[in-house]
Amino acid sequence: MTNKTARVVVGMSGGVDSSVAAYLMKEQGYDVIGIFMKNWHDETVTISDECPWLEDSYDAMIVAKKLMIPFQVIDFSKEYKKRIVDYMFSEYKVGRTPNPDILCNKEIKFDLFLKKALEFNADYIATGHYASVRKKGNMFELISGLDKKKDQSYFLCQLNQNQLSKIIFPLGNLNKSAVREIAKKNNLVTADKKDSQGLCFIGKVKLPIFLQQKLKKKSGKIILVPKTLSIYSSNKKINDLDELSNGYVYNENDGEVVGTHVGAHFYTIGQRKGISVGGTKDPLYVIGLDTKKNIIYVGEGDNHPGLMRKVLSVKKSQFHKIYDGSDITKIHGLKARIRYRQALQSVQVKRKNSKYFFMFDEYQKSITSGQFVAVYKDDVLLASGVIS
RNA sequence: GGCCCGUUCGUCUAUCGGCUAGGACGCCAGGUUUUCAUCCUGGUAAGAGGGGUUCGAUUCCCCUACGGGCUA
Repeated sequence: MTNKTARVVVGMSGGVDSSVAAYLMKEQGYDVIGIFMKNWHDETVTISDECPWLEDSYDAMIVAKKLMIPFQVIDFSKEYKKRIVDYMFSEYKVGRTPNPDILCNKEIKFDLFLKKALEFNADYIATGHYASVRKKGNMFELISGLDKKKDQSYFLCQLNQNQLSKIIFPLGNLNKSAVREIAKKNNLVTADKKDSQGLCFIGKVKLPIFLQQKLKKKSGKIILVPKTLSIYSSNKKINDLDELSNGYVYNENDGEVVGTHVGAHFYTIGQRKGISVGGTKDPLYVIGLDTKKNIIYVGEGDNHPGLMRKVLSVKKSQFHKIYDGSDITKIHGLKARIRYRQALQSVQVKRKNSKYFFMFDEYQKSITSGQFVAVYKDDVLLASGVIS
């Protein structure tokens, strides 16, 4: 397809997806280099006894060898700590729930890694993400993966034009099963490897335990808020976008103390596990956090009004357009998701003062500040932002 | 002081003498998931203590201990 052989650096994680991505690049005639990114190896913070990255890097190397492509391990852990881990702790500390993997794509995989690739005289970089880049005029669109069960465009929602112009996603039009088959057919050692999950660098350690390395435990009240609380039924705010998007603010008198927790900053909105209060008819879910007073507010049942909202806001400074197309507030038929793999939800976007407001048709469960909202028009991811 | 009611898994509770004691919530473990969560499946665990009656008692009777109520 190209006159002279273009060079592609493939980010190989040691999983099936990136192995097949490398294979496909090679098949398509690119000059391929494989690189394994080492993002974390600080044993003082990872309690894990094993080093999963080592095994993964071996697998990546074996695949590279099989494909007869040059391979290298590059250590980004110093920058990773600075740009991702520190951000995580600071967000949790103030009661927000960060999404480190979106940041990792923006800051590490498609920034540092991309720059590194360019040093190798690469024309492109490729990864095993289930998404596509489509050129439209002189713009690049980010398209969701064909395999809707695996679509990872959400994690790429903070990428920009510059980055997209250099990216190839070889798996964008493949189903997971096809990817596994390609791996098997070509005897890649990773063919039957279990999909990775959980935050990449923590390994098997549970997040609360990881957070306890830096955030202290301190016990506080758990307050159960009844469904009948008056602020849920007051309708004077129905036209005030600011109020609607802020959610409910609770105080200690809004319910009764039903237990104690070990630190409000370890919890997130919508969380059920770890509250340790039993005896209720329905499960309790976290509906509010107050890290200043160290209180968590919970509600009974997954239809509790404190869990449901139709409006959220994103600060203008935290709103990211993937490309400067038409005004997003004028586009009809937009959809959005507020978590990975959530079914797309119909939404309207409005801009007012210095905020973007997302008004959903349906109630959204557990809107959580610090998480990202991603807006789509059909298959195209148009923009994203941090939920306030 | 007299009379009445209650005491079951960690919690809230079900069970008109046949019980391998049921459910919900919690907790634990798996599964789904490149965030945090959610979700799904499974597991854990109990009739206050003692004595009767009975082929058999959580269920019936008595006593003790601890709660709640009416009344000197």
